[in-house]
Amino acid sequence: MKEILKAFRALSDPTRLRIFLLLMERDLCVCELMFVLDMSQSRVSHQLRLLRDADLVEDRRDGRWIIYTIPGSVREKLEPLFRRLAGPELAESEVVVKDLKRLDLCVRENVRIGRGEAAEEPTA
Amino acid sequence: MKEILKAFRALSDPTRLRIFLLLMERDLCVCELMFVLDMSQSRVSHQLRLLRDADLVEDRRDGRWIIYTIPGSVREKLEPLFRRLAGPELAESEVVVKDLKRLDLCVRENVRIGRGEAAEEPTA
DNA sequence: TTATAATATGAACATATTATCATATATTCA
DNA sequence: TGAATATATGATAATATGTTCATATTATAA
Repeated sequence: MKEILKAFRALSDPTRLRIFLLLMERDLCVCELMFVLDMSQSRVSHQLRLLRDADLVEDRRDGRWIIYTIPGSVREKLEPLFRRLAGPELAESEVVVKDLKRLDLCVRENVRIGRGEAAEEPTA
Repeated sequence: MKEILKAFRALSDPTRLRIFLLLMERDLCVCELMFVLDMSQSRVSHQLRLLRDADLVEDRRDGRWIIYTIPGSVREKLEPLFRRLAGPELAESEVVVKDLKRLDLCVRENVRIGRGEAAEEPTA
């Protein structure tokens, strides 16, 4: 039961749920999450740690970045939940929609290569 | 998103998860939950309120008892989660197993009719 | 090897949550 | 009606949580 409680608790915070949903889309480093969520490094990092403590995400180093992933086992377990049960409601959520748009922007502008805030003012 | 956060948060507390799982088995009044969980009236009642605020349970009066139920819509949404995803882990959980056994006892001894603590010492 | 970028972490604070106690409400039964 | 039962609720204290700030760690690039 403890594992399930941990998972529920971890996903019961808006910041963490947003991070988790973003990671369901794509592996991301901290600075990409900072960009998408528009939050401080400390805040994102802290919440990532809590997600990791709940065994919902894993991290690996890639050069100077730390990439966060949702491991396969977790993804398999929770994907149906988010697709079928929570899917419709999440798809209607303004925050989620905004986040996904910003994630697109993040990918297009390659935030990870530039400086963390470089993409704040669209270049083109 | 708020609804989902509410649901996760509501189920992220051990007491509330236990109550919720018991209500998945059977509609129960507060005194039955007190008996099964061995918790104070105030505590059970308080957590039931939080579950109700999260729209996970409903209550109706039946004579002098207030019966708590998981409404059909919620049951349909969450049953697959608890059966398929969380099921195996929950079935292994000592607390859950104990609770279910005690629920059986509660039903057999008809706690709702007797006094709340009557069944503390097995009659037979 | 020094500067810089990316990330982690510890301390401090404000806020939220949980459990408990005492008390209030509502229903039944005598 | 009054006593007893079942439940709800408000106040309070203890604990947990989320955020921020400052600082530490690790890796890259000059």
